[in-house]
Amino acid sequence: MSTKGGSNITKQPTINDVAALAGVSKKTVSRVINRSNPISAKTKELVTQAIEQLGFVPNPQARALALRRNFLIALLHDNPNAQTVLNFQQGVLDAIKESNLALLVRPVDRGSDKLLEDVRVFLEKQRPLGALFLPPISENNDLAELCKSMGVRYVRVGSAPLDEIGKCVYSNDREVVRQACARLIEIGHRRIGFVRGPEGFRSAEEREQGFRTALQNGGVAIAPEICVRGNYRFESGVAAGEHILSAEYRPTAIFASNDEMAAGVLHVARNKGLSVPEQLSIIGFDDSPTARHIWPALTTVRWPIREMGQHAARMLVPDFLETNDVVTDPQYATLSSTIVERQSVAAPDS
Amino acid sequence: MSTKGGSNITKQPTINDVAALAGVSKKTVSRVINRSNPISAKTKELVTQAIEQLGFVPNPQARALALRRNFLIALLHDNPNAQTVLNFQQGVLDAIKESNLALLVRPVDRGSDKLLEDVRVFLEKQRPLGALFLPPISENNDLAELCKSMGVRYVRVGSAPLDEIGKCVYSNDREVVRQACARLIEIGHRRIGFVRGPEGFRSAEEREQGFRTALQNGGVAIAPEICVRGNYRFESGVAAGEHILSAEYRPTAIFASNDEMAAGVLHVARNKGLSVPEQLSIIGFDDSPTARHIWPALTTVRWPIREMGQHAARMLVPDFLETNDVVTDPQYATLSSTIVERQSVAAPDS
DNA sequence: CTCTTAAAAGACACCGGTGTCAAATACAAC
DNA sequence: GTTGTATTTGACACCGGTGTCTTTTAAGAG
Repeated sequence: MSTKGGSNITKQPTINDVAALAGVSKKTVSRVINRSNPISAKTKELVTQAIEQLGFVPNPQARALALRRNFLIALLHDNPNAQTVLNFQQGVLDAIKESNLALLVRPVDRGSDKLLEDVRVFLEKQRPLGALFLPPISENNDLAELCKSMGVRYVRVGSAPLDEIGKCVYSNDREVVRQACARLIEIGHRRIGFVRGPEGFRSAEEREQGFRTALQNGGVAIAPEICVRGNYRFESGVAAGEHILSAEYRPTAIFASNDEMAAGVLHVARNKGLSVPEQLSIIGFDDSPTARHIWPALTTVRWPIREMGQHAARMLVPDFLETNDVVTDPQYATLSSTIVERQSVAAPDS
Repeated sequence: MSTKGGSNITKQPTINDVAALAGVSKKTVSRVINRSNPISAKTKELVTQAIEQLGFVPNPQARALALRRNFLIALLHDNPNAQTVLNFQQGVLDAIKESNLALLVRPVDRGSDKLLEDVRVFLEKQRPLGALFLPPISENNDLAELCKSMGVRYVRVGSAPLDEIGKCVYSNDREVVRQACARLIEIGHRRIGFVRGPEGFRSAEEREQGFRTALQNGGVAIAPEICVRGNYRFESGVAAGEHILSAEYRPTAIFASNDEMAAGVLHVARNKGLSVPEQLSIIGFDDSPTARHIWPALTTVRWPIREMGQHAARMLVPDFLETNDVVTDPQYATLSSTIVERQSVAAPDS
């Protein structure tokens, strides 16, 4: 109501204003803010009051300049799954909530031949304190080398330890997929189809290994004609479903490497009049919203992506976050995925 | 291979290095970078070469400090739909790609009673050039007032013109929902259920108005017992479906105010053995990935959210983006949603 | 060739913080 | 009250850019 008319740009108070009000030097104010040097109780009180009174907030740009370091964390991603990205963002923000840090988001195009150049320009322009890479670009070692050479710390998120260089947070995709498929065998499935993720994704490789291990351990043959490659998208799941479900010996269960493709397989099953899970069991991966929304609700693997975001942030900038962790600057962290049982899996018809 | 051992932090060249190499003053370099003053062709060439040679990139923090303004755009959101947020982000990034701007992301909690305070602290700390608000927090006038009083420009995204103050990008929810429901009537539906969004969301209100208008115009009675309120989440769609589909006179069609709730209704229909679309038509809103993934694929309304992101960014910082638009700093922009016809709608059984 | 005037380039302070090092103060011991 | 030492505080330069104003150089007129 009072702000009609001109653009009331209230100039923020600076450290000088605080110093003047408190009757001390600006350096003293700086010391109070940063708790860097011992300050007498009396002075501290004085300064604190002045800060309070003026509503002073340090200018992050000035700090960044003086310290030759800023307070931005960059999140670089080219992830097909929006929910994953957003959940990860949320995790990072959980971790940095109480700090001065802020999150810069940068989607990139993994297909572009200028990917490396794009990222370089971005990092040079923004000079973030650190960078976080989500799969699949996290698997790109050139990007890691780039960060290293530019002195930008980074943490990569993956489906297995990316052990070349630098820090990494990863999930145990292989093991959890092995468990999920072992469970299928346990309840009686003997012919199991597989929809793989695209070439060049470590996660696709890991999940396939989990599948293979389970079948081998369980003494179940791997039938190449019902193992198909997809690209993590719904349509490729449909294509895979068409292929697998028109095989001569139809499988009684299919593991799809992500939920979107599993939904595609389910569509095909439905169109072919197959009932799920009675005639066909389906397992997905991600626990995306889709998994709950389709019918029957999809048994899938929950990926602790938000927790991974928290972890990644803490690993990236432990010195800026007041964590209680006793963890001493680890290079790796594994977080365990879990199987979410819903209604798309049952014992095969005998 | 060469970077084994120490942390090779290559110090970035500064404007002084460029000036020294080119044999001019730093101010001249500054002029070349900013194309601000006339520069002789010779000098310009000299400086440009030096910049090239050193790979100089201006330090954004220093610029921010000197100009008393930084180059960050903040995106504030508390949107239940991850895909929406991410698509919008993508749109914003489309718009600012060629600029020096970067995107800061800040999820907030609309339920928190400290919302206003949280946003204030965030804005004071980061001092972004401008802020973008996604629904539902975009509908909060206090936040708009806050920005105004702090001199932070902002653009709000909504489902209808938010005409109180400031700039706004909005979609025509009411009209497109009216069209979708009119279509239901046109093909013969005379008893139509409605699942509303939660209280306090403008979008919920707009969509309801569209629904009501269509039914009134079509001479179809609005039956309160099959009009239910949900909260935009799947579970509330399930609850709404349970309620509506156990009504004495079952509707032949249901409009749900978003796809998640539509998916919930579909679940219930399926559990009750109703076939969709033969016995029940369902329309959703958002065109989220879920709409394609469920079976039958959902007829829904595509919301041009990425385009809205582009637009919002251009409206927020027209002076930083080289757009070809002849648009002279508009206060509003409407983008049209469109109906996506899939398989969840059919004429009612006679 | 000189004078006038416009264009180009530079000097210097400043943005708002922090690091370094010196000065001032407090406290303990004599 | 001195003196010596540890603790606080302040003065000043600096981070890497930009704004303002002055000086220098170039261009045009006579």
